[in-house]
Amino acid sequence: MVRAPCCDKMGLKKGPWTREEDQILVSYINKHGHGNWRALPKQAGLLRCGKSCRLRWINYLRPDIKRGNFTAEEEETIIKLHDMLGSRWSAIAAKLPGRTDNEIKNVWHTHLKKRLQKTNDQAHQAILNSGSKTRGSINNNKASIKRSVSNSSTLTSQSEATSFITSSSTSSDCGQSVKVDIKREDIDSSSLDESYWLPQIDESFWTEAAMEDDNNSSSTINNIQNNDGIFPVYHQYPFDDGMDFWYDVFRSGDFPELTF
DNA sequence: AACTGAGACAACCGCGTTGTT
DNA sequence: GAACAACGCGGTTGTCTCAGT
Repeated sequence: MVRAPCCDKMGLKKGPWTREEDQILVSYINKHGHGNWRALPKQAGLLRCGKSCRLRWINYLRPDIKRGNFTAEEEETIIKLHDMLGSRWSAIAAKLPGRTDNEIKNVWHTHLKKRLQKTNDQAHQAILNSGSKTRGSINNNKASIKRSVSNSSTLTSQSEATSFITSSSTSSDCGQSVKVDIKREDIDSSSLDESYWLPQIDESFWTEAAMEDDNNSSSTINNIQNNDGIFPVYHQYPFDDGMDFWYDVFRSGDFPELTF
């Protein structure tokens, strides 16, 4: 593997960009485009490495960047997509026009993750407070249990969570559906078998869900039904850019780690 | 007013992937 | 197929701001 030489070894500037540098970069790209990031700074007269120029342009200077706070809808989308894809920020960003992967990543780490964690803790506490949880009382919640696709080993942020309970109540400012993860071992696991905890999903679910979404590019909610209730599952198809891969995977159903 | 800690966000770093020679 | 160059991504760090003391 060959790596580009580090900026500071070449006497290039690091740190925050000045207004003058921004102007130089913007005017150069507007005039010439950015065909070759590595050559760009030299040609534009910037003492920056190409990597830095690219990052500055993509994350800050691009004309189609949407500035300002994230809307509730955007946050909800991020949460859903993170649930599905894990930390594939660029893929998530592809579904949010005007937002960058860096920005989404920051929002996740500073806002959304904490908010979800708080909700998780509250839900967990509620269960603990309810005393020795009977099988029956858990059963009442089963209608809102979903098994997240993020059980995939690549989605490390949820790697320890083996099951999820959704709480449609609360996330403070936007009232979105919030995923609450509760470790399976926290709840009398000895007598629970897989069929008790997990919704039974017909093999045809994945293909049907994907086909259904072919007719609807916006966010949809599909319901999985089993003997005990209906389980909402979110989908965002079709994907563009890198999302196409996941779309194909889900569509084909050829994803052993997601098999129920 | 000065200090401090937390939060927010911009930027950097290292590595994997892809394209070219 | 190997070597190299460039790009793109995700994790991490640095810096700034602001509220609390």
